Amino acid sequence: MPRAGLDPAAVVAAGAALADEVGLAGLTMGLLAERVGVRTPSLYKHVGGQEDLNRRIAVLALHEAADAVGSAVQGYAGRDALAAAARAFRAFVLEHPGRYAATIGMEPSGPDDPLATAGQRLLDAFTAVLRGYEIAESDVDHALRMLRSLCHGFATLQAGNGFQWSADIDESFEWLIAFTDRGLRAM
Amino acid sequence: MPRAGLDPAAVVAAGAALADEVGLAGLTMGLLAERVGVRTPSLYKHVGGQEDLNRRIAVLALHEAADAVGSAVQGYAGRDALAAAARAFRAFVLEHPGRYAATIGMEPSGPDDPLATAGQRLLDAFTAVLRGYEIAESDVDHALRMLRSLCHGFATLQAGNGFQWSADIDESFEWLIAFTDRGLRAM
DNA sequence: AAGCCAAGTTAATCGGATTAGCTTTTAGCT
DNA sequence: AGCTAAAAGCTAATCCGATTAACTTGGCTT
Repeated sequence: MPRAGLDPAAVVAAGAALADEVGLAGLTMGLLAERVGVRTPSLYKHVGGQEDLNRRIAVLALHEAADAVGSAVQGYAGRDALAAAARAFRAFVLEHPGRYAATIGMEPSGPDDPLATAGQRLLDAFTAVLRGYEIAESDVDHALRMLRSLCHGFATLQAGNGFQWSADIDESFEWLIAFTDRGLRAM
Repeated sequence: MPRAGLDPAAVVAAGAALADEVGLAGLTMGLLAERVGVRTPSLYKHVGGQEDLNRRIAVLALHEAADAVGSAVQGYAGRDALAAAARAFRAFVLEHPGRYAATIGMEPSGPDDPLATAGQRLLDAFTAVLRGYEIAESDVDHALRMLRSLCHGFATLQAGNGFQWSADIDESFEWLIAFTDRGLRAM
């Protein structure tokens, strides 16, 4: 009986990939075990259970999203940076709906929770975008929350097929970027 | 043994209330049965199962949200209407996080699906807000999607404790309304 | 070569959803 | 008032997925 050579990272990565394929709700321990070539109970040697698995997938997703947004923004400022960040974020959510869904409603247990660290990295990436605008110190937090709400809302609505009408979705997203840019520049 | 006098509407209403209390994920058939004073299998006389129950809760939630936003907007226009609609929507989501969560990622099966009708009513309520601004016909759809994304994003992030920092959340929301109003008026 | 630990395995257990089949209430009809 | 059939309940049984217990073995250390 050959060893599968698993470790927590491999299990989490496979779980995230599977969640993207079948949806977070469809991610079962049995399906994941089959995917990594092992019997179901063996997964418990690497992760604590379904809740722990979801948490780890969320951490992975937040780090990946932060990387994607962070590197998309490199070398840009102002509107270009805003557009690059927003597009990168939306692209990430649409390509990885399952793992992104794992991040929703997940609360860090404390400041040293890896989840908090990962979430902070994503926030930092968006904060960098705002530095390209003339925003009063007291407005930065509000603007950050707006950016996050817009990106999160748009991406999750689209991922869940929440937009039912005819107009082109990409066009709406670009419109939304332009709208936000105008507003931020007018401050 | 006395009849409980249930019907589908009563079961769905109780399910929605329970979802608000324990979270959508915590809503089990057993818990709901206990709540309405009946054994678990009896619920199946009124709803088709858990998926059907979730769908019906979603329809209820969308109608209630549309009612809330629609009546909040009555008699207002422009910025006042925008503020009233946004506040009503957010209040609804925060007071009824469970039933609102049921609406996420739920796709209507066709144009005559009650879910489509209910969703359209909510959209119509937001569309009414936009009529108070001078927006080109070609921009209305985009603006509507932005409004929906903003409200949905902000409310769900807050409901899921997605905002971790210090700044006051109500203040951020008012800031966001002002920002959007300025942008819409500048079109 | 002995021995230990991590990674696997099989066999149970447990809880929640759902189905089957039976009983009883109750609305509608005569 | 009495008949009857559908609706609304119930108990018992099944199924499936998560999790735990207890055993086995591969692979490295000493």
